[in-house]
Amino acid sequence: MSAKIKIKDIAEKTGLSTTTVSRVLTGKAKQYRIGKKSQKIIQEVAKELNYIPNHFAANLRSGKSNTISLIVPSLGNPFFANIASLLNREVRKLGYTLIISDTNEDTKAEMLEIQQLISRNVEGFIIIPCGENFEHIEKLYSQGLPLILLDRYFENSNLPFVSTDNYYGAITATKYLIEHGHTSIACIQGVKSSTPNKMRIKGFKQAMQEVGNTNIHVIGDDFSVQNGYQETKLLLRWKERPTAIFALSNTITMGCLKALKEENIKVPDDISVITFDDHPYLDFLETPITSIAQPVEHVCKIGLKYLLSKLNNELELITDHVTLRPDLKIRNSVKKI
Amino acid sequence: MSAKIKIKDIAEKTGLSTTTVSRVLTGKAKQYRIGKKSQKIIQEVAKELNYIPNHFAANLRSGKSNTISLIVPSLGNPFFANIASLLNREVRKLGYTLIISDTNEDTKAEMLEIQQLISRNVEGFIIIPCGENFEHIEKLYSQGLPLILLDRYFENSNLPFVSTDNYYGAITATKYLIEHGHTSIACIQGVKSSTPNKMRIKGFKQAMQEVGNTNIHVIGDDFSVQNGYQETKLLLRWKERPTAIFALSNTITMGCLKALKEENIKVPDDISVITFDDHPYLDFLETPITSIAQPVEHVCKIGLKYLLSKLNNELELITDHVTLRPDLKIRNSVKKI
DNA sequence: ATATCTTGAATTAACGTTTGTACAAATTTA
DNA sequence: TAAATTTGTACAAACGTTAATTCAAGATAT
Repeated sequence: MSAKIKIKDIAEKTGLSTTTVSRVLTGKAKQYRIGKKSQKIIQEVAKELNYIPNHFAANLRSGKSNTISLIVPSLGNPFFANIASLLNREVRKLGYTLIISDTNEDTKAEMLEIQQLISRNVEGFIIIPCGENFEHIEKLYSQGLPLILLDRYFENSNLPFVSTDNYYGAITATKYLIEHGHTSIACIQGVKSSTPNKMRIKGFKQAMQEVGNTNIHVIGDDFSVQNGYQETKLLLRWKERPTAIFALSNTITMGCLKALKEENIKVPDDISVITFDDHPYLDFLETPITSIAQPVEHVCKIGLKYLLSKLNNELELITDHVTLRPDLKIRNSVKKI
Repeated sequence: MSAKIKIKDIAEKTGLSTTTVSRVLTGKAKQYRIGKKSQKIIQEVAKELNYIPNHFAANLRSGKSNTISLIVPSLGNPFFANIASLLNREVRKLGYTLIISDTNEDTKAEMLEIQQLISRNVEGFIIIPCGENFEHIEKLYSQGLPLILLDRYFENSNLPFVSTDNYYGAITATKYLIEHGHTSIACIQGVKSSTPNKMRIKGFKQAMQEVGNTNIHVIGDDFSVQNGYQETKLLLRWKERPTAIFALSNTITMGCLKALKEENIKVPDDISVITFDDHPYLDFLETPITSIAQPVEHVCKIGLKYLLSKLNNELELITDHVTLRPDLKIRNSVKKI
């Protein structure tokens, strides 16, 4: 491995100083009135020697890391993987590097991750938090680090977020079921303490109450395939079987469908299903599942925009709590009864 | 934002030198015979002041970044997202940080990414390459940087890789179709130049030849949903419609199923389908699709193990070309005729 | 011809950490 | 008791870059 080329090498070869080389290479030539000829020769020699800047040295000196962090609960979940992919594309466009961290839905890991990232001088944090603890995030925020929560957020915290209007989404889904004649609906929820879950439950109950339906069943406690599976298995054994299931995430739905399949219950003939989160594969399922499609792309882009304006001190917002309305994507999993 | 705590602050507070503090904090206390008392007080003060090491300074001095890079073609593809999630978990366990990059199947982006990562002093590269060019990767390798290709690799290159035995997988799939009486099989391929694709095609042809079937149809040219969709739309209009489709990736299958649905062709009654790549949702499709399940987890773990042994100069292998056999996961998409 | 301004660049000192080396003090050995 | 060894720690330099400051030479104005 040949020794790495540094700015000094270029300086020596061109007969110019390291300062001049640095300024040209970081695009500050005009600002510091470097001559055209010097600029050209520096660029040429840099290319010729295949110069690659040492990020660490540059950052140490300048304090700028040009790095934004994305922390997600699980890349294995297509919903988050999609967000990661999207954000990565956008962030690169802006000349930043995105460091993606996967916490595996573990708050401990999230905290460690954040430490790691601070020591990497990350300039901004995009966080999809896991769990219910947010002290460590608030601490981060209070230290003045630009930060935005996506998708998940905390009600009793002032941390800025961009998220789906989960309340509206749940009302929409529930009303859709009600309009189709369903009165006995089982709602399989995710993590009880998470705000999106709470808002969804709130919307579900609100919609039920509006029509005077007090037959409210909220079950489950995790945004996982297993939870969806287990709860579905159980609810099929209720004395009075619900006519519809409202699953609060794509993962829950997957477990739910697995259970229904095992029990040979047909959707929508034997039971209707509606779900939060959209995904292309929902179109190709045995029965395509009607869903509340979150405006993921907008959530990402708005979140990023917010973060960048904070980064550049550009923006003073009245509020930094943004919710976007999801769409009802009608497929074929709800029967009229 | 309170000023960041540095080693110097701890040194001053404890009355010890920065050297001593550094040595304790990097776990080299024994090696340099730092006294128990000093160790203890340094640890305490570090915690008290909430010291977070400056990664950039440390790396600049030591040359160690403790970072491994993963470059994937697209996190939007669940196959790769899954790999990212898996590797992330494993890498953390080993005390390294994983930087995940998404190239969007663009070689240009891949090259830029690599530059970026070099300037971040990444210690090892795990690459799932996109496209057919590999000069930039070979250059990297020849510079002595530990590197391993996963899943995709290049036949006419000596770059180390861990991948599925695609040839075997394709033979298995094809034989399975043949055993079920199929003689007219359309194989929808991905990127022609990619080695996995080539090996799969080779296996497909080999299996057909073994039974003297010369009715070989290989169509398509991309590992994309669109390609699967378009080619399926077309093949349904052939004079003599094939009785089975062998799709060479999960994305191709998704497009294929979309086309079949639109045309109201039933699987497996009207046409049989088998696919490369497994995914949980395959179980829940209208017809669960029989697949060649790649041993993704093993590929990842072996790849990582290889990389680390290279990193630590531990291992001299005779060959660094590893292929693992995939499994046939029988579901319900192939009809006996 | 002198003063003033503009242009183009170099000097020098940081950034926060790690590392090679040096060196007292305490302890053991002869 | 003097020499040798061990123990515990400090000093100073270095990593590659950038930023503040300074300065020489040429151009322009008076």
